[in-house]
Amino acid sequence: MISEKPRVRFAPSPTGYLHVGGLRTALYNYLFAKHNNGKFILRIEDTDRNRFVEGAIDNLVESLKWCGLEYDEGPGSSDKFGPYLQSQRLHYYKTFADELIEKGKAYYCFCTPERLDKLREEQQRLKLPQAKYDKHCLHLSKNEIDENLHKGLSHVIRLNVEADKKIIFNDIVRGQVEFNSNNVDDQVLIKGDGYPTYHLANVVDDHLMQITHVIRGEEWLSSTPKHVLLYDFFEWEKPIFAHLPLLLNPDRTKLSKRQGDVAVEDYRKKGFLPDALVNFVALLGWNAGDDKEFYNMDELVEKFSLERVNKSGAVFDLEKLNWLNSEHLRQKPDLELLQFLKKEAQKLNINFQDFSDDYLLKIINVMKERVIFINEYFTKSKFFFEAPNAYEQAAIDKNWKSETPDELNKLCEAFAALMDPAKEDFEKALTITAETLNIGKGKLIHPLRLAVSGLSVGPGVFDILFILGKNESIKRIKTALHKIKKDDH
RNA sequence: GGCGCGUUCGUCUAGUGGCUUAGGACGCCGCCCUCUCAAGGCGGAGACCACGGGUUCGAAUCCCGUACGCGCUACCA
Repeated sequence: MISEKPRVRFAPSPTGYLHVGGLRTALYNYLFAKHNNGKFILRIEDTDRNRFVEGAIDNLVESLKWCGLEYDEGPGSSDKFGPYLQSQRLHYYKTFADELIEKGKAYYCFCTPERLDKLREEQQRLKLPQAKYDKHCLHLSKNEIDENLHKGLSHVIRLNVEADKKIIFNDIVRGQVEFNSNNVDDQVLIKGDGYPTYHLANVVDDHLMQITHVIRGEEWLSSTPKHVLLYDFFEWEKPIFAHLPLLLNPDRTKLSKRQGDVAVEDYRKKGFLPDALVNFVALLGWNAGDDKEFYNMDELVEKFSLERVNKSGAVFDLEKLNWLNSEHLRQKPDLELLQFLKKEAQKLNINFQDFSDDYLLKIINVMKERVIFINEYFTKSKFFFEAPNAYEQAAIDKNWKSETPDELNKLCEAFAALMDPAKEDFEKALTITAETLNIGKGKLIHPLRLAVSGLSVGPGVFDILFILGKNESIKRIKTALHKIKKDDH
């Protein structure tokens, strides 16, 4: 029987980066494991030597870690179930393939790629419903096989699939799925180079590593009959299967590089929080059955269940990711944002020495509700870090009247008289000035905003004034008075 | 072509036979708040539940068929 504590694995091939679809698969495995007090295992399926990518594993592990998915067993962990790289487990696959040959459930095949190509062509020409290997080498005599082996002929080992058998298995997401063995090819189990194919390796390792639940992408559903056959031939207990729906491009094709970013590191570079990415990806194919959409990892672990995974593919929609990012950003304590801000400044090569934590914290306080990404603290409120050197033309046209300079000068006088002003003091001074001049406050506020920030949008002006301080504010107003007069016309 | 899987607002989804004139979220539009922009509050447009047949007193929900989409069809995973 399946033990109470599940053991699940995320088994990517190391292609060089973590695909967001892979992240979703990894996440569901992780959530399922943690929800049930089980183990989350990372196994590297590196049995294709042609696809070897230097540093791919480190990159994969790094991306998983960034997302908060730490594995219990995997590369680098010394556990009795290791090693966790399939390229280091070759002896297992060979041993078990031999066992299958002895049982008559697999056989040597010496067919050349040329013959296989020709066979396939022929089958296509005849419009045969299913292109399959013709079991040519199954009928080799023991002597012929030994002779070929002695001669060192290149060979593979194939699965011996019996005709006219129903292959039925249960899938948590899809229910009962049924195949006819006539549609299952005599799959290569061990390749010419001695490496196993995915099909053999994944079954052997899942068994050896005592994997209880195979949670993987829907693209594997069609080859699951081969795996079921292998479990049966070995007389091993089958794991429980759960095939996840695919992640799609906006045009509903399988999510691909061509139509946008697919690597987790791309989203990291763009400034997304791991919390937001994880939250977003979790909701692509799963929900708890209620209206909740904002989750942190702990809540996901608590609520997740495979039974509530959807069947149909989900489009990866950036709009919602953006929204979640702003929500998660807003959720962060100010002190944490301060650290993010400093890190971002380093990345953008902005000199931060002149700005105290206290100053930055004030900026965070007023900008928090206005940013989706950390870097927007700089792109949207650059004026906190340097005086504006240009002023929005549309705002000049709209709010900078001929009487404005005189009015702003009066305002400067009022500001200059203030002693260590708080936000409210600036506001009071402005109100009084407006009353004295007998004009509406807006006549002062809009040009003022433009003068101190160069922009027509942003936090409240009095917040800006307070953060900038009296002297800097007055200096900027004077500069604007000078520049806008000159630049005008 | 064969086999398999899927199909509820533009997108993510709720819905497991009567509670549904199909609910929420993102996005979009409008109003309120307001010094601007956000945030927030309120409201709106937006889904003949792919289509066609059944079953049932009653179906988005069960069954069958069709269409469309996607996946697999390698000595790739």
